[in-house]
Amino acid sequence: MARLPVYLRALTALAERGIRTCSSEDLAAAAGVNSAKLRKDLSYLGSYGTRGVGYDVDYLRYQIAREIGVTHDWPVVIVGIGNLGHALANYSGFRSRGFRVVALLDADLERTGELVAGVPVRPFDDLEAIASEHSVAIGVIATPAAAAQDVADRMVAAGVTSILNFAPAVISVPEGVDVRKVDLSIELQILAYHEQRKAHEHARDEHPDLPEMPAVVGGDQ
Amino acid sequence: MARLPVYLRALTALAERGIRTCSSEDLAAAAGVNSAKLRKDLSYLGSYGTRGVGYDVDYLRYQIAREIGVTHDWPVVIVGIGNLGHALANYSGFRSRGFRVVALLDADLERTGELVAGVPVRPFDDLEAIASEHSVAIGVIATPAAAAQDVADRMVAAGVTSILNFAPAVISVPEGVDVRKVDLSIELQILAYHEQRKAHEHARDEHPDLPEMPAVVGGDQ
DNA sequence: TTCTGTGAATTGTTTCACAGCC
DNA sequence: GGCTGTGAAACAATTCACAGAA
Repeated sequence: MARLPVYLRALTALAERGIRTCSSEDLAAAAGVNSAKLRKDLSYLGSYGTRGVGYDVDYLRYQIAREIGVTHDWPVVIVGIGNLGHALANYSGFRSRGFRVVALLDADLERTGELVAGVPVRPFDDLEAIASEHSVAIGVIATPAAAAQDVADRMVAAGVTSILNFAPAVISVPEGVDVRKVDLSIELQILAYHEQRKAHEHARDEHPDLPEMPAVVGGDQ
Repeated sequence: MARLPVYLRALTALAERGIRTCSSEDLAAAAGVNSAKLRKDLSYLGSYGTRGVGYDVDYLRYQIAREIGVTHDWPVVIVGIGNLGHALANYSGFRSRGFRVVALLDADLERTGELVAGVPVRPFDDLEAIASEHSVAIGVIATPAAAAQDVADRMVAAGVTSILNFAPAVISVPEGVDVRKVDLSIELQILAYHEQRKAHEHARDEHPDLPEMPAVVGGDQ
């Protein structure tokens, strides 16, 4: 259920505005989904709402946090302290949302000791020691693509079982290890695709005498 | 089709390794999907493969780039030059994958003139001028959450019709404008969720006498 | 024989619409 | 009367499995 974190954030935002109770309609609007979907999603967690009234914001918040597993903090290591690693280390959302950066690692020994967001950069070779000391289960890869598979292998060997990969490379990991990939240029290319279709639409609006796009198989969608 | 950019990148990787032809199996492996799905996806673009042989890497690469709309570069503006904005401005993948950063904007006038990745930071108020000068259709929001909606409104007013939003906020835009959202802590929370389930599994493995999780409605998945 | 392209079957997700509880 | 929780219906995505081209 990839939408639970979205609901959790929306609930936190409502709570910060002092709202104690909300309807599925309210919460759905805040989370950017429709209310039927939201109710269906929440119903899988149990019956935490009250018919005719709605949901208690704090109660639901706790239940979702419990379901996701962020009622306590997860220790996280970040490998690769380039521009992106810097941004991640400084990202304040981690602390408040269930994560604690226990180490920043970089293969470049020149960087060792440098403080980023109050955390010292350490050599990549310290990975095993740090992972076992803090029982790190989650690792973030912010290295260049070429290093990603190697970093992933070392993480897995060190006991990491969930990896967030920002490197533009597909990494392969053993059964039982989860990987999520965030790829900036892929996100942009998806926008470009929609943008292009809008441009075509527009061209047809302005020149209605032009022929339709040829009806290639699956030309639509 | 959100997977086309993934295929494009996999094809580029194959091309760089000197591979001229590949089977759906090869490409699927490089892209991290299964081959039936890949063939189905590609069949929507047309018949670009050869039965018994496979796909010509360069030819398919061009066809996918054309479908996505990245045969020419898209001008892009980035708003919010904090840590993340820095990382984005320095991200070399943009240039090579169909995008050109034409401006970096920040509301903090202290930053005006600062060079980031060779591009000068300019005041946010220059948005309209820059957007119309370069016909910018795609904007990136890397500001704090509180500023995101305002930035989005100004972008839309300036003619931007696709927005990549890194701010942890749901922004609302008029019909016809596309928004994609990347939220770092949501990605991590999804991993935490899986991590938690693995921990439960594991606990049961070690204490097989413990009862199964109660069969709550939808307890699984 | 190899490997694509694709109907058919399956599986999953979203929406509808309303019974039931407050 | 208002709003949740949920079957049932509609829709979408994925996988299977194989006919047919090279």
